[in-house]
Amino acid sequence: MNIAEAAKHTGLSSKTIRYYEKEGVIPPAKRSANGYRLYDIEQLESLLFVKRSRDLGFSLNDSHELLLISQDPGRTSAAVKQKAEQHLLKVNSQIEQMQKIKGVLEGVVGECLGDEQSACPILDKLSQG
Amino acid sequence: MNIAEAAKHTGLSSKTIRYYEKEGVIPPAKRSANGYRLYDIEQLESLLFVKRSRDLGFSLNDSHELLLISQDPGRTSAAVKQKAEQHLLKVNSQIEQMQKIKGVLEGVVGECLGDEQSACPILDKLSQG
DNA sequence: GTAAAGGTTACAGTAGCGGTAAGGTCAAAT
DNA sequence: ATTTGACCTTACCGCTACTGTAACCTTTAC
Repeated sequence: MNIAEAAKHTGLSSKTIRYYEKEGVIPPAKRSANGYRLYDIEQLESLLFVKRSRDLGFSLNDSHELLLISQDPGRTSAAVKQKAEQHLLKVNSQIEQMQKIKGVLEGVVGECLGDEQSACPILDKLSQG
Repeated sequence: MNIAEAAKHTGLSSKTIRYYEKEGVIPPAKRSANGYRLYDIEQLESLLFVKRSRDLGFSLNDSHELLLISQDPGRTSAAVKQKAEQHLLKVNSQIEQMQKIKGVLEGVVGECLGDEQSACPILDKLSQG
């Protein structure tokens, strides 16, 4: 199958698939006589693996490493778990950070009248900390 | 005061301050005879304003616009509130997204033994959706 | 024959800086 | 007086994970 069909099956864009190949995340696709990239089920599954990993917020580099690990018969689940836990820590700290921001924003938005006057608690917050 | 001192007072780096100036977020600083940038209280407050805005997750562009609005005597709090609410929506959807990811990660990490075996629910999730 | 819809490469742009290079300046120590 | 170290300057590359665009080739349908 050509790249567009692979894109449909994976939910990635053709450009993204080419990018992954260029970056070495997936091995270079075979080419047909006219130079078009060709994909089979195996390649599709690698692409899907990477997409699911990206959808879980793993970096492209981590996704690549996870793909390699998944293809290594001598792998250990410890190696995978470590990466996942590390990522989870990052996710948790990001959520905390965003929730702090959310709290502040809700506070000032709630106080702001949003009318034609110039007085504004939001700007006050930004001006005075 | 020189840029390093302005950096200390604002918590920004010198590079970041130069970058803000180059991007037009803040007006060009005055220069002393030797070409060094000079900052006074007024500039410091603009820098602090932008920093607080960035710390609340506003984009640099939004931060710039908010700074301009804050300096406009004819502003309305409605204009500010609209931007803040829009940003809050984005923050909320990001939190939701991260929490979904967190849930999935916690699930698979909890199931993963993390031992020397190759069996791994995390990789299963990535391989099979 | 031609036009649409695919494919190819390569380069630029995005956001928000940090790192580094190559050089000028200033204050203090020698 | 000089040297050292800590400043300052500009300019450019790198980072992440793509998307957009240009210029061009191939296949397919009419």
